[in-house]
Amino acid sequence: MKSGLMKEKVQATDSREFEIKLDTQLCFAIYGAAHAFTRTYKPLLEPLGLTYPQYLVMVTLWEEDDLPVKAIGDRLGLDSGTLSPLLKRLEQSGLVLRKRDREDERLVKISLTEKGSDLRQKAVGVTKAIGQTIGCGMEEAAALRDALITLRKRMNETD
Amino acid sequence: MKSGLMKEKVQATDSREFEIKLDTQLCFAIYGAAHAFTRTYKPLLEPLGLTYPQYLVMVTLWEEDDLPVKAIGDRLGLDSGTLSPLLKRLEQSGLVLRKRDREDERLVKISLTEKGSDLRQKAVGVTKAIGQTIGCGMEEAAALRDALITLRKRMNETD
DNA sequence: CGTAACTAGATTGTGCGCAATTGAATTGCC
DNA sequence: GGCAATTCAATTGCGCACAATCTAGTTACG
Repeated sequence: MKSGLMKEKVQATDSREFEIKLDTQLCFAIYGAAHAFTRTYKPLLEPLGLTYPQYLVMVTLWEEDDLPVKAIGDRLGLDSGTLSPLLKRLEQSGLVLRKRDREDERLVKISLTEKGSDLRQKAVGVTKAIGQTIGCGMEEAAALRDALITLRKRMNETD
Repeated sequence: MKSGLMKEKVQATDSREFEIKLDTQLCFAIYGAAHAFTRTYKPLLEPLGLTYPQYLVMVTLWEEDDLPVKAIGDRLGLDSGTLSPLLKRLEQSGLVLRKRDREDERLVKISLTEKGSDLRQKAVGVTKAIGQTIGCGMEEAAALRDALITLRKRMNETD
């Protein structure tokens, strides 16, 4: 089963040589796919004035508005060092508001402006275009999504 | 088949609502998995003095030495704006040499130093550790790799 | 109370990632 | 040979991504 796929010049390594190559290939594949996604989204998001990570933040806020920075970070796996400047740029663009919470002054609540909410309609078109681009069946996409989520969980557990 | 999974508050959108959510989830998943990979590799690569992208470049050179910048960029999907400073850091670390090709003075050939070649042995341990971390069967990993490669190709064709 | 431990967010510094520009070298075409 | 188009690399500018550090606000405990 794993025979017939060995490289020509395997020298002095054990039978795990193939597995090692596979791991590397998997990490190449994920790395490449992530950037390909970013590149594919980029021209589509440009008309909206959003970068890809900014788009992810907006999607999060469209799902649930008025979230503290921390909550956004937890959902996207980003820390304040990334989000603070990003959110300031979104505020600059007039898409969100940043307000300290009266209840707990440590929190900065991020809420959508009307402009930010309205952008959602335009974004639907973008996502449809992506659907065309990845152009695979739902089952395939769902399976891939689940595999990636599982992989990520496994890696996060291990730290 | 796609019924029973619709969100509660679907308003005035067509039946593609679910697919749109799926696309977004897939892009979240890839985005997250890529960063999880980077985070997982980071502590393992630290003893080698490499970042994750630097590691990818080294893997490429271990596969084939003495490559021009362009060739490395093609394999990893990176351009000279990313690679030029990265390669200079690798040179600074004493892992690679950067030499103009005599044949074609436009090319800068990147070659491994002895230190760079030797590092491969230490890296084998790292990759084994990753194998433990992702900890899934070969078939599973291979299927995931292939799905990602297919996805990436589809996206690259569409630009 | 009052101080120690904790939490949220901002800031700083390093390193990608990519578009756009520049400059040098090579190739192609007459 | 001579000039234009092309190719390769480097540089610049902007935006993430994250570790480490800092400040301010909150909670816990004696």
